[in-house]
Amino acid sequence: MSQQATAPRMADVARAAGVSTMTVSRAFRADASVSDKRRDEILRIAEEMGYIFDRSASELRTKRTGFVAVTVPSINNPNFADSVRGLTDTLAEWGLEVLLGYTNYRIDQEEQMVRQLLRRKPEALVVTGSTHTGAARQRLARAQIPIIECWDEPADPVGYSVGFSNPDVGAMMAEHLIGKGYRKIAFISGDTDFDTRGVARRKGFMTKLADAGLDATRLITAGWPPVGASHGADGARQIMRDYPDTEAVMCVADVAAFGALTEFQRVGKSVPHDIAVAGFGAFDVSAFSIPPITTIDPNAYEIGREAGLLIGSLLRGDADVHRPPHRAVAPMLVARAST
Amino acid sequence: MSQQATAPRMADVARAAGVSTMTVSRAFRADASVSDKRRDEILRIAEEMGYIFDRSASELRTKRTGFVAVTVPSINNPNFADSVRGLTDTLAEWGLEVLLGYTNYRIDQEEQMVRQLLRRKPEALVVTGSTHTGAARQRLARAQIPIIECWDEPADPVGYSVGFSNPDVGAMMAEHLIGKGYRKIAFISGDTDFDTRGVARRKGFMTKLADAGLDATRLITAGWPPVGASHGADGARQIMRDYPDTEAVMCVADVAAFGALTEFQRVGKSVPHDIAVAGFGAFDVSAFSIPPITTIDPNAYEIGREAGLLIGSLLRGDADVHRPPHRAVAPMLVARAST
DNA sequence: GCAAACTACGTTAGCGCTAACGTTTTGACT
DNA sequence: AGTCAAAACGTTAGCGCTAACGTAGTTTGC
Repeated sequence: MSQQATAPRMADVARAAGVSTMTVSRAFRADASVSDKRRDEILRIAEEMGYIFDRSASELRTKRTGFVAVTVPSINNPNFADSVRGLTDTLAEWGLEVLLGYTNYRIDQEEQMVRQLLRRKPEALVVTGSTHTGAARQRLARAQIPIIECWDEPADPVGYSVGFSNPDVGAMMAEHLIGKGYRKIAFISGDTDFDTRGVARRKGFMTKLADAGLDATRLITAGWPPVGASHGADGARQIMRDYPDTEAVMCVADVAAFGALTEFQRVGKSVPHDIAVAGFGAFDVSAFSIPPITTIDPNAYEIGREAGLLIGSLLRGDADVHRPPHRAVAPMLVARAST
Repeated sequence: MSQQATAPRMADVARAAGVSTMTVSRAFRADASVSDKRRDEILRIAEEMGYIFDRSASELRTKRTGFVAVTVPSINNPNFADSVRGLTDTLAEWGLEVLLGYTNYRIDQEEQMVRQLLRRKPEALVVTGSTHTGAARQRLARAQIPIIECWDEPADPVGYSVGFSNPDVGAMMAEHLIGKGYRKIAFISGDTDFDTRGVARRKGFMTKLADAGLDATRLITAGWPPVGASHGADGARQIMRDYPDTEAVMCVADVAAFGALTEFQRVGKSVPHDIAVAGFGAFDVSAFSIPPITTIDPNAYEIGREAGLLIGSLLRGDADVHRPPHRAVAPMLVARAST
């Protein structure tokens, strides 16, 4: 009963059960060539002995790790958390596990993370966004596994992709605000280009303003990603100081929109009467604020789920999944009282 | 240049570099017995060939996976996300990677997740909470690796623990509200016992009310975990219907507190004049709402960091780390205008 | 000037599992 | 009873790496 002794291995279980190691191995997998009676017996004995199946050894032999590697900019962002959830839930149906890494919105950290993750021999790799360092791109292209870029519609895809066009999403919101009659419109985002998808949304937004003949210079930047409510509040103060006649503002994310909303209210401005506020991400807070905030729901869980389904099909070898390489997940504009 | 050929292994790199496999192996690790010149040369050639170090093989041989397994109830909860971040950041200093699993607040799912994670031979296992199924407890106790229960102060610890007493936290907030002069006080939480830490906070809160001779029956439950703003709004409606003279309410989490706050405001009640609202978690939203919400900051990142430091010391074999088995991370009450 | 210590490599064996293939047992049907 | 799949099990070899040990060449100390 000494638990300090070396942990039991498959051969020990085999001996205890009076069968060969191979039979134990089969009992632990979905192999039909072991009788139900034997399997139950073996699993019972293994459990009793405290045997833990060793995936390291299994991996080396089978060349299958059961891992799908994923990089996200931040684990604290509820959108990415939802995508990871969608991916994890879906891949579980194929017995695949998610190996998660985060990059802090830095492509140089992504490069390191990709290297680190590839060493674990994942069966597929999901990255967020389509902007990578040269070395990272090369590693992705060389890896002999399915690569999926999500949360974007890559101009120059490495492999497959799942998501939507961020510029289109920016344009969608610009169109909404213009349609509501607003003419002097601003955009609040972070003051770095680290959040490449946020930058793309801003670009699409501003292009649409310019196309409509409106002032497309009201660009407010506030702080480093991950963007938070304080960024939005700071941005709101900048707007009131530098562009006091602004009628509407879109924020790069809902948390910032909430921060901007409360800052406007704090100084006595009425939203949307004095200024309209819109966000992105469909976070919980935007649905319950007063007024509720107009936002865009990116269907984050769906992105993860689509990526998971794609990976499942690819690993199963379905022939018809290769085209098209891009899976569109449509974002939805959720119009609320803040605009 | 055929990339379709089998991926290069260490022996291929060795041949190309004109050295033995062992030297390549050493070059890829922090082994001093390789000259800098050779190491650079080998790494350069390996990079050129597109060689990817195979950790599966390394794991099997060295019996070290470099993994620390972690279970959290939900990845979408910013508190747990912060803890995971603290853990990941800290463990990176020891070259350890986090293998994450989530349990949806269900101890039966935790049991499965623990089994799944242990098969990956992690070097330590961090679980959230101290309530486990019998089978899970047995697996944890048998695993020959450091076990750390966090986000709690276990009555019957499996191994080490890092965190704080949830009942104490509930009591802390009750004391604050009583001190502010409120007498008719309610608590909003989920209507299941899945969130065992939330249940513990509620218990500590109610006990403190009873000890002060106050009505400790105003228990509002609303929906399944993970708790969201809608739960808080629903809870607020229940309070106004069933206990209309309530003067203060604590919510199991800040998002619920925010939902309650906005629901009270929506029907014209002033917070804190008509009713005070408090939460837990120090989420971004509670600092920026109007009024800002009184909450308790659990120092989530710090919990992860402490757990990481503990694991580092344990794996390094420091003798003095074994006692005490519990590391306290003190939560802080953040008094704001909502109370 | 020579042993001792150190540096920088190479050789051998094996971690725990399972693909591939071989062997025995079972049972269905003539 | 005899035939022959199919089911149920066993044997062999090896996945790619590295601990342990061995060895040649170089430096150090006195």
